[in-house]
Amino acid sequence: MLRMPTAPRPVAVELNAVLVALIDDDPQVLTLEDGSLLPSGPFETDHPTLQSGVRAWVERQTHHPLGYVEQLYTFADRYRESTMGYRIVSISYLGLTRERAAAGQHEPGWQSFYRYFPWEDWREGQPKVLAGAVLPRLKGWVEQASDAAKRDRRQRVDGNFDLSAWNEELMLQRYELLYEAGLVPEAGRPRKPIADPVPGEPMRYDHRRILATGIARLRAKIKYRPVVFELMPPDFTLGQLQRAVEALAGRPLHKQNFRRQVEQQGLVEETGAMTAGTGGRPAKLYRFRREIMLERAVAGSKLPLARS
Amino acid sequence: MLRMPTAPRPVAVELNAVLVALIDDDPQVLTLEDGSLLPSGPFETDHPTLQSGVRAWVERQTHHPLGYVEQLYTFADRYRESTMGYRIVSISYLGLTRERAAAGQHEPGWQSFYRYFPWEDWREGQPKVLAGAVLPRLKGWVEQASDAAKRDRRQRVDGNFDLSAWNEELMLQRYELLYEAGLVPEAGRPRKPIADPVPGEPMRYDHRRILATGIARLRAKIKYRPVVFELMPPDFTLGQLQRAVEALAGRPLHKQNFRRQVEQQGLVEETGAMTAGTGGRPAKLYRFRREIMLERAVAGSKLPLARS
DNA sequence: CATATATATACTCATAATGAGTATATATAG
DNA sequence: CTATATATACTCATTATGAGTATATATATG
Repeated sequence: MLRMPTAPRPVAVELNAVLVALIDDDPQVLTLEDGSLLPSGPFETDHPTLQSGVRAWVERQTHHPLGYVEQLYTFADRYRESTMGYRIVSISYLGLTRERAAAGQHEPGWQSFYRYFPWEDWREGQPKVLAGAVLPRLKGWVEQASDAAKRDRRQRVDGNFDLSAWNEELMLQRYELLYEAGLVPEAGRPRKPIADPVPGEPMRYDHRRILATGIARLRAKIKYRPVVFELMPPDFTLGQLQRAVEALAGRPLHKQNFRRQVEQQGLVEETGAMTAGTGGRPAKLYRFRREIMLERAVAGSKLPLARS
Repeated sequence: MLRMPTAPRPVAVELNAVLVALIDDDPQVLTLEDGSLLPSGPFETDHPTLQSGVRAWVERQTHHPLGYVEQLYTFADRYRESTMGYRIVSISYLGLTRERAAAGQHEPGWQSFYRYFPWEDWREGQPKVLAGAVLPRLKGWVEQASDAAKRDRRQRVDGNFDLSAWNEELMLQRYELLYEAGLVPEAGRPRKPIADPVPGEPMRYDHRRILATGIARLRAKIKYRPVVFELMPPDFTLGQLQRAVEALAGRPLHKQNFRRQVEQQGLVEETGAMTAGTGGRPAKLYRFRREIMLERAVAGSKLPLARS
């Protein structure tokens, strides 16, 4: 079959952003429409580069400078068709911005990660939704397969939802497994609607999947690049820094070992000042040594694990 | 200024592939036009997903199955304008395929990585181009800056081109530094032509940059995911496996420690057979335990470093 | 003020992971 | 038979990591 060269079919380029900030030790993401959408917009073709387009667009929406931007993924699947018949290519970005709200205030539009993925927050121990809802439903999905497939399914569930050795980096794979098992709804995908989903807020289109991609990337990245600092105020204590990492990773860390690693990697330096009035021994204030990113290929905060 | 909703400006979606194979322990990439272009083609909008589009298109070009595909990056910069006035969005992919050529034969179109990045091949020790051409030129670039910028430049050069602790994963950053220093040509970018570039074949457009992105990604990935095996024949010796990893990483590894890690990670199992007629003690043959990718979140081959 | 409680900081210790090396086995080439 | 090449098995020192004890210094409360 001969394919004639034709003018390209119309395509609209759309941007999606997973914009993260820490608000009172809670990891939050900017949303629209009562939490059901990620910020999205057209790529305005008068921008010289994609990055600059994303930056300008996000800063216009949030009125806050964007510390760090990273491309996540590009989707161009068939179910992404606009009503006008255009093919939609959507390019998603991860952006980090500094803490912004005064303590206790709720900023409209900012939602906690864990509203969408409640089984991913192990900071206070194993989340109840796991044993209560997620695992039983997965077990059901395993059992309903034929013998050949059953072993495969069981291995995947056991490997990704291992309660005795929880791996926070597998977040995206866990979400995709839940999707495959028909336990999370995802509009727009070629799938039948789901009667009784597992707990956790859904989003429209595939925005929850994009969100999972962003958080998973961030969870991986904090271990080998010093990106947490983009979410911190200029001066911070090691305790604050630890709570920030814990919020992103969704699990508690061993305090003494965390300090040891941060210090011996030379990521921070003392400002000389101390905190006051926090109820407890005052802590030294530190700042990120930004020069280090030039000096050498720098590691992030390796996570010293904690048992309970 | 009010922005009226308008029909999207025409955009063409183009695919680029960094297609890698190992040929006689040499890491090679598929090219066109005598090595000056990566394979590129339009995204045919009748494909349901981008992945399937890439797979079909690459397999049609190479007549070989594609073991592994991963999205690299999406560019949509202004200098990417077709002559027809279309904006071009180009989505690049990394693909791994199995060894294909009989020993000694040169497959047309396949070119060694290190033709494009000669300073990146440390398998036989420090490449001569480094001390001979690259470093002196970089030193010149440092010196020609004013005092304030000089310190910054020096730190970046020292951090990325540290001869006493070479880090193969910094490949992309090194290329970008060379670009910034005006030492590698890159057509299509808003830059003046370069009189006397550093050794290493150039490519047209930004294809050499895309290639660097692909190899850098691969170099990072082999350390935490078992992707090398996508480049190996079904049965192989540990020596072959080691040479494969060395080819990608561009540096020699410590043999005994390499075996230790591969074995104790349970990545491979003996087939029972041995090699023969290789001039030396016969080696056991192994195969990749593909099941392991289901069983648990699996690591790649960490690289046990070697001194010389 | 005494004491409980909260947070911060300094060390210790056992184990595992890693880089480096020695020793030995078994083939081919002359 | 000997040189050479490759494969395989162990050993050893050092570092990195997980886990814990001990101590310091603030606020809150009776």
